[in-house]
Amino acid sequence: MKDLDDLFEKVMSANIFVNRDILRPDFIPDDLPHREEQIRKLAEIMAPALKGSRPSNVFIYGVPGTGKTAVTKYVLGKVDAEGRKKGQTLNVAFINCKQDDTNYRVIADLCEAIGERVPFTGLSTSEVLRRFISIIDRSDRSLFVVLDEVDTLVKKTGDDMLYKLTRINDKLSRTRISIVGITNDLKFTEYLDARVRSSLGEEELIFPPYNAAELEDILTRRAQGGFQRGRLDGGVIKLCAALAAKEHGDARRALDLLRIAGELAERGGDQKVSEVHVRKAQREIEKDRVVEVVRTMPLHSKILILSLHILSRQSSKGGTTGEVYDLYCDVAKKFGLEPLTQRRVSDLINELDMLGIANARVVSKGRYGRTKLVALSISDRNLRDALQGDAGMSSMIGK
DNA sequence: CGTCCACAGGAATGACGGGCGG
DNA sequence: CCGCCCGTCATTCCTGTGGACG
Repeated sequence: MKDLDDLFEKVMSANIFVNRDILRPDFIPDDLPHREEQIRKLAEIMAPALKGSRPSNVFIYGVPGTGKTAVTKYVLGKVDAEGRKKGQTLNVAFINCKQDDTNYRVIADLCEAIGERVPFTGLSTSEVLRRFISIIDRSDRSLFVVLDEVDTLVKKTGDDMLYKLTRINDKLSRTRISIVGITNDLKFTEYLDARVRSSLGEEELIFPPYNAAELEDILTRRAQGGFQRGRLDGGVIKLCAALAAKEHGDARRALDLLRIAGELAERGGDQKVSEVHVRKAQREIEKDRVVEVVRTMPLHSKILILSLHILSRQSSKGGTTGEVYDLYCDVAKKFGLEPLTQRRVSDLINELDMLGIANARVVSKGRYGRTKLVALSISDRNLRDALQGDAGMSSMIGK
């Protein structure tokens, strides 16, 4: 018990945070530095809702962590507050298409947003859409549909859903719907049908990545409210900003680094957050991401990862689809499983690539065919942690 | 400059589990 | 409870293709 007492004592005395929520990426501060321009433009676009007319649909572009979601929520919050003063209700359906990446779940979410419960499966998509339309038009209101990361939805299921959404207004007599599409993919509109493109892209907003100096500024402001005074070593914020700037100016990453570095310092009972903590935080973030993603994967994907790992032992630059698939079949049989077809495995490889677990790039070897070079892009240690608990898997790593 | 390898990746179709209305 | 319809995962079958080789 003495040990525990010491630990608690240490943690209590090393009181590094004032309010760590301020340092979370989903916290919306009162001011969003370096996004004034975007805030103003978005507010201009949305303002007509207050006068009872339909705001234009908007497309918002920008790489991850450039404040797209934060600015949207911020402006919607302001518009809503303004509307309340005048006794208007503003409905907002905020849908993260990465989590809800089927047409069905998107509409199901829309229903939830207006207070209608729907079963998570069983009904047809069109039936749910019909219900949505009939309910939404019962009252007089404005509805903002925010589709965060729409690109994932469209790439998976096509732009059918978007087309229907843009046409809903025609069927409604009282409610007005405007759509805010947020995307990380700058070439997103290429995937869209011309009709959808023109009606959704009535307005466009581009969020450039933050540079290191801007990130530093953002971190400094958040740190003021988040950390106790004088708990940050000189170079800490600079380092977080620099590391995140390398990752395409991702403010979310920068904040995570800073917050987790602080947590590590606190847990270690240190009085100050140092650059060592930041480095450690970076490793931890990577590990958490990998472990979380891999652990929840279906069995065959795990076997595929295992095969890729074994292959990387033999040659460091990965293998072609053919080699990977052969090995995968062997491993699957060792586990007493019928292997999936190559077609399916090809999709699984693409999935791993998208998640950043593996690297896959198509190469042409002339008349010796066209193939994909696949290699794992995660460390052995992280892989071991991720496969912990899967019988017989973790033991196969490293030999 | 056409051929031809070794796949990529689209389309159609089945197996499965889950909700709904009667 | 049953038959029906749905979304999801997986299979089968298929056409398309970059570029070194001959």
